Amino acid sequence: MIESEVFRALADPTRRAVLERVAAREMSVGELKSHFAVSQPAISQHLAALKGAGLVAERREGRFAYYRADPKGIAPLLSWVKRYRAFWPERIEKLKDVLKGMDP
Amino acid sequence: MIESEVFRALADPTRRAVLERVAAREMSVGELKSHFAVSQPAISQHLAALKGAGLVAERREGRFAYYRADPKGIAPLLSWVKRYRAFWPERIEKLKDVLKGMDP
DNA sequence: TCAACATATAAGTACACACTTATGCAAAAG
DNA sequence: CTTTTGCATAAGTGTGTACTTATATGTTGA
Repeated sequence: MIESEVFRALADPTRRAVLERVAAREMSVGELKSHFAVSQPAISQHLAALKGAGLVAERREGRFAYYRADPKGIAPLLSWVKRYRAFWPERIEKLKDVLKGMDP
Repeated sequence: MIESEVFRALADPTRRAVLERVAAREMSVGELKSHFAVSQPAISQHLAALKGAGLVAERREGRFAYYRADPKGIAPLLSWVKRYRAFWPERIEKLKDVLKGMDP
């Protein structure tokens, strides 16, 4: 299930931090690595997990690999929330308020 | 980190299904169990994980334990998405569209 | 051509997780 | 009181995960 992959990818704090970095701007693995206290293979493995979940995209240029966040990647997460709301008749209003707070 | 706990809780498909059940209406552990092909302890363990993440609340009545979804539980998830957007200057519009689609 | 570089993959390890069966414990039923 | 019921906890097991070091693959520059 793709939903599970997205949630699992986001469950790790390092991986979320990696995603936030490449969401700000495209970045090579090496530059990405410089921001974290883990080995280069660890970064590559996190990127592979994020890519598998559809959260990042890769651009290859010579020996460099540039990664960037893919906006469509969190769609499964948001549509799950949406479906979740469908099962939640009594409390829709409260949740609507939470969502409203997200649209400044 | 509470965000990690929420994402980890939602990463398991059985646990998401349990959450959806108790989101529809309050339910005892026994009734909940009848909808799944796992043992009663497994259900209790899933509920404990969901409760630890703040996604469900418990009401005790005699020897029965009734669980219901807690609407505030997904707030950490949504506020993470919100913060994620802040790191995402170029693609905000696309993401805004996704979020708009959630408010019918 | 070949040494340095950027990244990916392989293999190993320690720990977390999703389940199971067995047992504990309190409340209801008899 | 004793038994049954509803649920939680304990303990064990196989699988997954997040990391490491070591190595492989492809690319650039001397």
